[in-house]
Amino acid sequence: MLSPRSETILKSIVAQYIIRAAPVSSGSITSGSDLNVSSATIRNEMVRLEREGYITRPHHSSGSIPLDKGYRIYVDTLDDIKLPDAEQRMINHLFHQVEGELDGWLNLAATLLSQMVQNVALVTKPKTDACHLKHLEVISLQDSLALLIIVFQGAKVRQQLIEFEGNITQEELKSIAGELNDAFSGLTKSEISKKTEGLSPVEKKITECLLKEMEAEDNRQYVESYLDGLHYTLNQPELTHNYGQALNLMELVEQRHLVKSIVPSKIEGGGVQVVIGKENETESVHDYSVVISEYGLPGEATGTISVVGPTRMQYARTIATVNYLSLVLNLLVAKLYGKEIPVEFIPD
Amino acid sequence: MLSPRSETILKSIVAQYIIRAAPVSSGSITSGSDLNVSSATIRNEMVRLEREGYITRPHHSSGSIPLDKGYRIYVDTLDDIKLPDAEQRMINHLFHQVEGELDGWLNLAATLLSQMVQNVALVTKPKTDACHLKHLEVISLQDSLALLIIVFQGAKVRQQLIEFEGNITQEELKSIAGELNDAFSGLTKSEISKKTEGLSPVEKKITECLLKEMEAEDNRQYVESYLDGLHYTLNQPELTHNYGQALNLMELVEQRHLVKSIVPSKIEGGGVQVVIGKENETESVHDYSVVISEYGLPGEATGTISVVGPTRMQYARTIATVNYLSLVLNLLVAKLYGKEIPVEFIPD
DNA sequence: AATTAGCAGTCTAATGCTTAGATTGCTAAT
DNA sequence: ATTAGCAATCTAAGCATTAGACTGCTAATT
Repeated sequence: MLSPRSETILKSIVAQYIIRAAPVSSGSITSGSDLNVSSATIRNEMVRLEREGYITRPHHSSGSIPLDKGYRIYVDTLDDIKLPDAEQRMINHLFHQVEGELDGWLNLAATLLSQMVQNVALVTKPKTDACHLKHLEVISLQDSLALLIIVFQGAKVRQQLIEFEGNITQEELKSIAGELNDAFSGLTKSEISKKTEGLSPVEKKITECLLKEMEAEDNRQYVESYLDGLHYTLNQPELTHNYGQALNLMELVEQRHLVKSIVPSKIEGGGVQVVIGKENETESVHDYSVVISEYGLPGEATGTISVVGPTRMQYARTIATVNYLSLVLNLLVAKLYGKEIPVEFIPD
Repeated sequence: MLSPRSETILKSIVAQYIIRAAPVSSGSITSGSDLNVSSATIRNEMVRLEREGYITRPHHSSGSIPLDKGYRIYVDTLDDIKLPDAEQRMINHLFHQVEGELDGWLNLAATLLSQMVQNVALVTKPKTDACHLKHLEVISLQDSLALLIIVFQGAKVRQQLIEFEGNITQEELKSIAGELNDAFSGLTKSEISKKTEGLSPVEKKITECLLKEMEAEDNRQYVESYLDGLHYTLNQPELTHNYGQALNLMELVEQRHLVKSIVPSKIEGGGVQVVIGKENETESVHDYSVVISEYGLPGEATGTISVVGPTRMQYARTIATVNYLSLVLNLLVAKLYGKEIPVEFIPD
């Protein structure tokens, strides 16, 4: 356990290091905090903080930099700050401008978040456990080639080409689609697959294609995501020398592994979580911290919105921004699913 | 004009520099080419090559590195190489595995290209001058909220939320959509906007939304594109010291300006083009070369497939790969538009 | 017992010097 | 026109030196 004074010193070290990106000396703590003690006293405390793994030193006689354990204390004792009203208004305004379309909203959320916190932002599309069919449509392209359009609950749209054995007219396709809609609308993949008896060959072909897409949709673990701000990884002072870090991150992104790597296996609903450095499950992000929140309709359709940045990041501001944007997305998702939102999910 | 021997020397310099990423000395040219001359002769020639702007030297007594003008000669006199059969087969195989969906194909093309040439790959979606409506559908989500789905010629699908004044049933929407389809199918934006007289308020609302989307689609200059391999920019030896270059590129990407920056304003149909360094119209890519080809149905729907890499890139291999993949995409696009393909666009 | 002043000790980062190695430029010979 | 040979040039690495920034420690102070 840390004494109150130790904690104040530690927090001061972290706060200063976050700003200056350089080792913090005992002297700059005396002047930079409201403790009325000399630098020598600070030094004595620093020895203990170092021994207990909260901070470290690049070399013998240099200032200290925080370790993950130090950041953890800092983050846990951070006062919740609210996003400034002006920024809230700006965000609301921008979301109003993007007309109704989930893709557009999530894209905007990622871009905005990334710009506001000057780090990589990642937003995953809301996902249901098992998707429900809302509507399907088959549109003839050529003689035997048609486009299958599938709409899932939550206004998600998929498309797929189908090649039939022989020629089929748009009329035939229309009536078939009508029947399939009547039969399958509102059902999940497993429910539909129980009702495939007695279908004509063409219906069968379409249904197969539909089931395949639904299967793909159900298995699509977070792969659909919106990313922005990758270039900020190259602008951080710590990377000037050691940019294997940035490379790691970049490769994760391109192999589409980023989401898997940063979303904690157990994400607690209702609130922003911070995962610091080596607390991350994946090794390649051990140099980064993740600020993440779930959004959407709990139990029905949830996505995540998160920021990935160096452990030395502006936690307070980042947490406030992620939090506010997750509340905004709550509203939008609820609209798509036609649900009311619990009051605590509404931005004030 | 260069003498044949000068040209041989220049080409040897470029070839060696591409491989070793280090200044090429006169000695390594004597041993690395089939010229039977001494290094002193090479040196005499190098003086001229330098004076005429084909090569330069990092400092007084060091080997030479090619300038854009030197790369240009090298590329122009390159023998066309064919992509090895094994790789062609691999590509064909992979494209067969991705079921009919344009997004999937273009994504695959970008990923594959980027991996094969170890550089950034960019594929833009085929685009028509003015899009033609193929089909529209309106699906009720809640009382007064509906999803408009628009299908354009070429199997492009768009979606948009519509909020009506009062409640509307799915039945009503269906019949309205039917009428609008009959009226508008096959038409362009400007043709539709001439036929908006006498529509009911709901039809009007839907049509407005449709026109807005078509306008957006027509104006969408290349913005929809598929990108992969960004991390390769960080792996190039020349960037270890000077990575402002990589940063430039990364920022272009994130501001969605990359396409605009690398696609030459005048792209010649039928063949791979190479744009070297400062030949690029945009300053931020003056350190890069672009290998680009158009694909699709000329005059109807064309996209581009390209590679962006350091001027020091493996041109021969890159050209062959871009070429082959553009031929593959020709086939796929033709299928979507229901057209026959001119023979010269078919991969052998 | 906790704090502090003061100073020696430690480490970095910058600077300058030296040297080995690579490569050219030049000259004179072929 | 080509080439051998060598001096001149430049880099990169290693080493020493120095200024500056902090700490660690000790002894004095509260």
